Amino acid sequence: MERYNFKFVEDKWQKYWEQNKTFKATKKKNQKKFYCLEMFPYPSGKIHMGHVRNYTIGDVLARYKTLQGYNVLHPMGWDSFGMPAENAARQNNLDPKTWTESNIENMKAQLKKLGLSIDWDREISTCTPEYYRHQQEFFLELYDKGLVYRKKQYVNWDPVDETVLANEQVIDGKGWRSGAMVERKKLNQWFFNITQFSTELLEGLEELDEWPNKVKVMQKNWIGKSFGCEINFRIDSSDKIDQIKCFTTRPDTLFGMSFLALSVDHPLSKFYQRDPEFLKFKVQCSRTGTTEESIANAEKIGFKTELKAINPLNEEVKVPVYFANFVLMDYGHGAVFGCPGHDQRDYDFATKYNLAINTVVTPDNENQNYKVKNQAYAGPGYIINSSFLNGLKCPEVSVVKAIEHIEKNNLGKKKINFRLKDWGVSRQRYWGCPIPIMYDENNQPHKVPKELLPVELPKIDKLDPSGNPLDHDNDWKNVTIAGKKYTRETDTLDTFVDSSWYFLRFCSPDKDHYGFEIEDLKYWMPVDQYIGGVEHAILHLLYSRFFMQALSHQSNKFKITEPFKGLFTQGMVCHETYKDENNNWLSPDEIVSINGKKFLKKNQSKKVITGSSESMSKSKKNTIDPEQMIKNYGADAVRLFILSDSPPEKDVQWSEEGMISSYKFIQKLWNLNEKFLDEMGKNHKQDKENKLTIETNKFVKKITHNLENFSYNIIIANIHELHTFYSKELKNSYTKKTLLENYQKILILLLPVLPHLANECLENLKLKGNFIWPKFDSKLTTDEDIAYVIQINGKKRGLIFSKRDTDEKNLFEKILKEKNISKYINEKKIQKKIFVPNKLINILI
RNA sequence: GGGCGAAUGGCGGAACUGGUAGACGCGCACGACUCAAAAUCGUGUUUCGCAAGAAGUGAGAGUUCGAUUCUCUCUUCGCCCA
Repeated sequence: MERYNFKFVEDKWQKYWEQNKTFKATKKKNQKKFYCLEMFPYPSGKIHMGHVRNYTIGDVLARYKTLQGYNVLHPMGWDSFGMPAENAARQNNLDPKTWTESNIENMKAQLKKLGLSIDWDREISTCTPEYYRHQQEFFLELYDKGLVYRKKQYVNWDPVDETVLANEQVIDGKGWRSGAMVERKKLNQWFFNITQFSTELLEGLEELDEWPNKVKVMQKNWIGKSFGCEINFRIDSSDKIDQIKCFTTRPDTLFGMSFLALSVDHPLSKFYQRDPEFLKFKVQCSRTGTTEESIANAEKIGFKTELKAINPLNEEVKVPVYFANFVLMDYGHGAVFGCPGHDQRDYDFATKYNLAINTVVTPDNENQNYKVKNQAYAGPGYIINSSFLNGLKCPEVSVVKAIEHIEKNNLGKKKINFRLKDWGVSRQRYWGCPIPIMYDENNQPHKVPKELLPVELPKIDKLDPSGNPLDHDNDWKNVTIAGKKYTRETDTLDTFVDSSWYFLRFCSPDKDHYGFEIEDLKYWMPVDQYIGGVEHAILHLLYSRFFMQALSHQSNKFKITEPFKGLFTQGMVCHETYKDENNNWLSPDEIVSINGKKFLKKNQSKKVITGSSESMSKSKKNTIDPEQMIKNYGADAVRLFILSDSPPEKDVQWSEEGMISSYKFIQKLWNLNEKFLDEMGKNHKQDKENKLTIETNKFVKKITHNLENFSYNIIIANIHELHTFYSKELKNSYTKKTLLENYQKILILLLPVLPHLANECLENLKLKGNFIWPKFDSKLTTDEDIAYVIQINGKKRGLIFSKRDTDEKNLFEKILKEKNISKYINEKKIQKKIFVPNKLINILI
């Protein structure tokens, strides 16, 4: 047998695809389209196994849909702004642009070696002025629509990276990248008004029936719609303020109130700005982060005012008013009432300041004397000690009743609140899209005129060790327009903005008058299948959905509100971890395996400790370089293996053994190809049977079904079965016609997963070009001979082979003839027979 | 603490609407080829048992002629939110 030369074959087909522009997508009005998109990569320098998995899954789908006759759009680009470029540039003393561009070149070459069916003519890169100028146009458009605004706000400030962090970038109160303790700092920031679409973003989820439920639940929780009410608390004889407005989801616990807490930024704080104690307290508060988590964990502290708030349901009760660190201005109205009995934060606060802890909910209606002890009780139950609310089921009934009462007596009103906050998009960074705003002498913002777009990033030879280079570049910063002097905005946009509309750009990558051509979008959008990691389940997907809302807002042309029709989230690629005796991580290629035990390669007397399998990461050194794998085993083998071991939505374990076995299997398929060619050369006169055609039909059915369900791991199993079957079956001489007909179908089934090998084999059959996915004949996929399962009392006792549609009577007669089965029946009386046609018979005795 | 999901051989994992549990792969064992090894090919591989057979899908219950699949309780693990 000839060895399969994967290097030659893969190189040949990759060149062929490139030269023939096989995957170039053009609008075809009369053909149904399919937009297949994988999350575009950050150009870090090299592709990793996660990319291999992501893009292989997408490629299988794109190729399958093409074979099915769809006009497929399958583009690729680069999410090329962001911090790593800046960090690398600082370390290596070069500019981020050079670093990024060389990374892109390198990664593109690597992706091409995977044999992906990508239309590279549509390649885009977010860090190019050709891309971000349109983003600047969108920014100004949103500004005109009132969806962009500037406000001073506390932000999570990372003192090491000198940048603002999003809440999710703060982990345990520390910066996700630098690990430094995050501080609260007030800065002027640009915001996208994402909360304006809270309802749309929430309700839109219901339409997305091709999204994983998990992701929809996460987004739903993130948006966090809650019902409650605003309550106006009168303040007892004060000249500062006569009432304070609070938002609460638990008005039914109002009788348990023992204090009122305000954010330090509450308007009332202006009366205390000269109080040194208050200022000291404010500084203390700034040490608490802004995430819900850090607030929950931080020690609750307060500043007591002389004010007394009156309980609107019981005017006898007057409670102290505090400023407290666990109340934030951007939730509700920056004021909450404290009910320590039934809220843990309030409980902690009350304990510290010796405030009353009243019980107004009992978990058990029988226990009317229930008292909260040691911790707050936030669970369900029945209301007690609360006048007209007593006995009501809590919270379902009691909240509704409480709101009703409050509205009726003009004490407040029903309100819906969202957890979702506006999207802060300012970043104090160089390597991002400049915000097209400039300030006049009075620090008033002005739009940069459209004809002066793009606002390009200045060339910077050397980055300062810290801070924002744009802020230091006076030549760039100061502009004069029509004789008037302005200073540019020096913040750049969050890179999540770049990725919130790139899928639109892919539809019209060359249009320079605007970010897209509406006619192109009408044809290609929405993305039919979006594929990527579940780590983007919330932010990237929510921001993209918001961006569509924003673009369609007040527009009579742009109508897309949901960008991704189908979503698939793939699992991670894992690998065993290794450590030496000094607890240092070891990489897989430092290790040698002898008799199942692992040793250090360079010193084989030293044992290696094998740890659990974890997602590949540089820090644990358990990464495998895809380029090396492709070089050693070929792209088809790598594609085969990355799909084979686990369902795509779950984590997969990389193993060298598995990889080698896939590599060997490619050779086996090549051997099968030779066998087919041999058999065809023999020119047999007549088919002895039609088993070949029957089985081919079954494989077409199975593989089609598994492709439709993303069961790609099972497809690999099917291909193995297919190989086993045909290698044996070819011994029964078939005519050239039958062989050719069937083999061609089989090879087309292999095309999505193994494009190089399958194309090469097809070419050997003198076939090239436009293949069509085979259809199966359902007459041939139903078996004529059926193995009937025979059960006695529900237990399997044997099989009986009989023709399809054998009736119960005939089958039972057969059973009695089979000693192995009839011995169980003997002379016992048969109580009942259950007969499932073409499946089984269950005899109860 | 809340929400969502998962649990099947030594391992990764199959099993369409309840109907032959363990497809396929890895690993392992044996055999063939070889002076030998690698490679390749073949056979076997849930557990207990020589066998007939019995048990068996995290644990316990329930529905059913029949449950990996449906319902309830519990345990453990994972993810998200706190």
